[in-house]
Amino acid sequence: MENGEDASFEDVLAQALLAWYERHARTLPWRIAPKWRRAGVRPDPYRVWLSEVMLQQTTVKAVGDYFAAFTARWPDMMAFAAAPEEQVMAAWAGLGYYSRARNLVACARRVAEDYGGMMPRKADELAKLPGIGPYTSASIAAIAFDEPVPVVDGNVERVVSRLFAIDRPLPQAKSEIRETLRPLVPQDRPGEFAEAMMDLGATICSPKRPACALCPLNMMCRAHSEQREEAYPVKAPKRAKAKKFAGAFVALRDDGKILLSRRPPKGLLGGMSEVPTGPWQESPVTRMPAPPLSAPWRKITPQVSHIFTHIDLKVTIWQASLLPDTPAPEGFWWHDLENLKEAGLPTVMAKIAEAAVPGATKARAKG
DNA sequence: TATCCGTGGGC
DNA sequence: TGCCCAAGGAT
Repeated sequence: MENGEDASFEDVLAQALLAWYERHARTLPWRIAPKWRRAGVRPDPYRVWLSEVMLQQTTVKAVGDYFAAFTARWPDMMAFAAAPEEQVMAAWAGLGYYSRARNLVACARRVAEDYGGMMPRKADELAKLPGIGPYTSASIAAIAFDEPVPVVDGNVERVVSRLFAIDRPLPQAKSEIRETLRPLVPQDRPGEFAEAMMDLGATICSPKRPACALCPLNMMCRAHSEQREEAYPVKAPKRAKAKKFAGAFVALRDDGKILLSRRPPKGLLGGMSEVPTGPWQESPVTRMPAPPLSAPWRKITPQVSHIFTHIDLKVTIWQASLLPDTPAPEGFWWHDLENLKEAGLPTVMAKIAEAAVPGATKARAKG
């Protein structure tokens, strides 16, 4: 541009987007505002990493309180690396995709040991760390360290597939989208460009009824010119959910405690605490499964229904009262009902406890 | 490459 | 009500 040549399509697009971003950037707790970024201020890589992992398949609104709680409790990478895994899992309870929490701990400890607590600066190095894949490695490298790499999340997939009317369905189109985006990334402001693309997708280029009239790229958008915005991105059809059934055991000791256990480290709700359950099966539960301890079990109503990403689960609940001196079987423990929130139960388990003991999962005043 | 892995909100 | 969707990663 400076030498008088016509600006390239890539430059025009990036400049239009960045100009829009300077006016319309979302204000987020882990982000540095455009005016400060341009003054050379960079976000804290620890906060960028934590936020990016929390935001995987999770809305900004859902992340809000968790990010505040995590950063208050563990203000930097070294503090987080020293946190017991169980405490992190419990603090994560309710956010979902619990392997993220386990990988977060593993990643922090790796950074502490192998990098002296300093996050590596390059995307290809970041991608070797637990819980950091193609998206997160690129986003940390671009946003925290201004490496000019294409950052492709769900927002960017939508924006790019519309801009260029990419007909190949996702997820096969991922690499095509990344390579289409690569030459658009401005070498001097890759971090803001990544944030701007995501903000555009989140606020203007929405899945339904995009606000094309407000879009800084509308004159360059092929989907818009064809009035086929909502046809993109094309997605492969998804499979039906499996139906599953399980029995659960709410053992209540007369001194106000409930019996809990811990799920296996991997798989569904891996590593999380739980209300003891029988096997998860494909046919409705007709008979009581083997209980964790001998007691006068009584089936209670109603059932609990819970929908996971790929499983539609129905839980039948048995309940029993036990004497205060009843010991917990091996691998189980008694947890104070008054402090059930601190047990870190995933949502389906909180629902089960709530069905048996209404109010149990709310913070309750003593007495 | 396809499948597994949560949750809550929008329409 | 049912389906879609949200800053994906691991295997």
